[in-house]
Amino acid sequence: MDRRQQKTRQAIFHAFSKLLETRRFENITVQEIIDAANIGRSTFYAHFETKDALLREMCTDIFRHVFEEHLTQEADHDYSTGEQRLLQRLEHILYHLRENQRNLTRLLCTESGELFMNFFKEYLYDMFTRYLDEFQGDVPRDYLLYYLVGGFAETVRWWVSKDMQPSPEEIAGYFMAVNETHNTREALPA
Amino acid sequence: MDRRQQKTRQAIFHAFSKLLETRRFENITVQEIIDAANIGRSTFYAHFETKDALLREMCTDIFRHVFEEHLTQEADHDYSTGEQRLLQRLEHILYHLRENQRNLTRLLCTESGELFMNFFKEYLYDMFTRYLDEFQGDVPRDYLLYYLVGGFAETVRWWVSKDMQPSPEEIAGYFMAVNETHNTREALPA
DNA sequence: TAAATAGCGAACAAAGTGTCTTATATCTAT
DNA sequence: ATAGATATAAGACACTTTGTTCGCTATTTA
Repeated sequence: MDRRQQKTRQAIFHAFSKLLETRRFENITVQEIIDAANIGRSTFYAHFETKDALLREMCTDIFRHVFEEHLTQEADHDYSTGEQRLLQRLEHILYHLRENQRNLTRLLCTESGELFMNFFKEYLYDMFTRYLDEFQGDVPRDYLLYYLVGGFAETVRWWVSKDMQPSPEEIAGYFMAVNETHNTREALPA
Repeated sequence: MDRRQQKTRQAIFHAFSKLLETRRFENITVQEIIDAANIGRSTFYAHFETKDALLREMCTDIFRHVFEEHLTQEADHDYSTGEQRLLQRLEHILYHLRENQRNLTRLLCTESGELFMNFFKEYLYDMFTRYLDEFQGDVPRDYLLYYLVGGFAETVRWWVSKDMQPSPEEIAGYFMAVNETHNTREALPA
C-alpha cells in the first residue's frame, strides 16, 4: 500500500478520533474531519464513501484485534471446564479493549456510542454462540445469548465509566459471578 | 391545549413514526417529516426545536406511560418477597411496552434504536436502583445495576425480535430465571 | 528515470437548515 | 355570535454541508 495512502488514512482516523472526544458522531461534519486531518476534500472521499463508512472501518479495525488474536491464545491452553475457558477468553477481550482505552472511552461514552456498541454486540454474539453450543436449559438458547451479550456489553460500559481502573480479571470475575447460576449448572459445556 | 396544536403534533409524531419504519433516525431530514406530516416548515419549528427534541419527546411520551402507571399498581398489592415484587413490576412494564408495539418495533429494531434504548435504560436504572437499595453482595452494587439494566434491555430487544409473541409473564420469567443466583441469594431485600 | 497514482484546491449543483414575514384560517372566551 | 388571540401556510432568506469533478502537482514504485 502506498505510503501516502497510509499517512492519509491515519490522519483521518486520528482527526476523527480527536473530534469524537468533544462532539457526538452525528454532529461531526466531513468538513471538520477534513480540516482536522489537514487534507483535501476530494482526498477524503477517495478513502471513504461516507462518514458512516469511516466509523464502520474504524470499529472493524479495533474489534479485529480485540476478538481475533484470541483464537491463538485459545489453542495454547486446554482448560478443563467451559467456565474457565470463557473466563480466560473474556479476560483477554478486556485486555485488548483496554489497549484501545482512548478510542473506546470516546466511542462508548459519547452519545455516538450506540453505533459502536452494535458492532461490539455482534462480535460478542458470535463469541457466546460458540461457547454455548451444547446448551440445554430452561430458557430458549437464543434468549440466553441476547441476555449475556447485553449484560457483558453493559459490563464493559460500566468498566469504561470507571476509567477502566479495575483489572480485566476483576471485571471478568464480576461478570462470571453474576452469572453463576447458568455457568455452573448447565449453560456451558465442559 | 389548542386543537390545532394537538392535530399538528400528532401529525408530526405519526409522520416521524412512519419514516422510522424504513430509515434510520440520522438520515431522516426535517424536510421529510414536514412533507410527510403535510405541514408548513415554520410550523414544525414552532413545535420542536430540532429533530432530536422530537425524538426525545416521543420517547418521554411512551416511557411515561410504561413506567409511571405502575406506581399505583404497586401500592395495591403487598407481596411478601422482593423477588415477587420485581417480577410483577417487570411484567407490567412488558405489558405496557407491548401496548406500544408498533412504535417500539420501529424504534428498537431499526438502526435508530440505540438512541431509544438509552432512554429506556435510564428509566430501567432508576427502577432497579429502587429494587436493590439494601443490596450487599460480592460485586459492586452499581456494577450489578449496570448488568441488570443491560440484560433486561437486551431481553426486551429479543422479545421484540420475536414479534412480542411470548407473553410478558413468560419473558419476565426468563429474565428472573437467568438471574436466579442473586435474586434468591442476596440481591433483593425481602 | 518513467509511468502510475495520490493528493491538492477550487468550483459546482443540490439539498438541508433555521429564521423571518405577511396573510389567512381557526380556535377560545366572553 | 363576535372579537381578540393564536396556530398555520407559504414563501423567501442566508447559510452550511454534501458529494463530484477537473486540471495540476508531488510522490511513489518498478
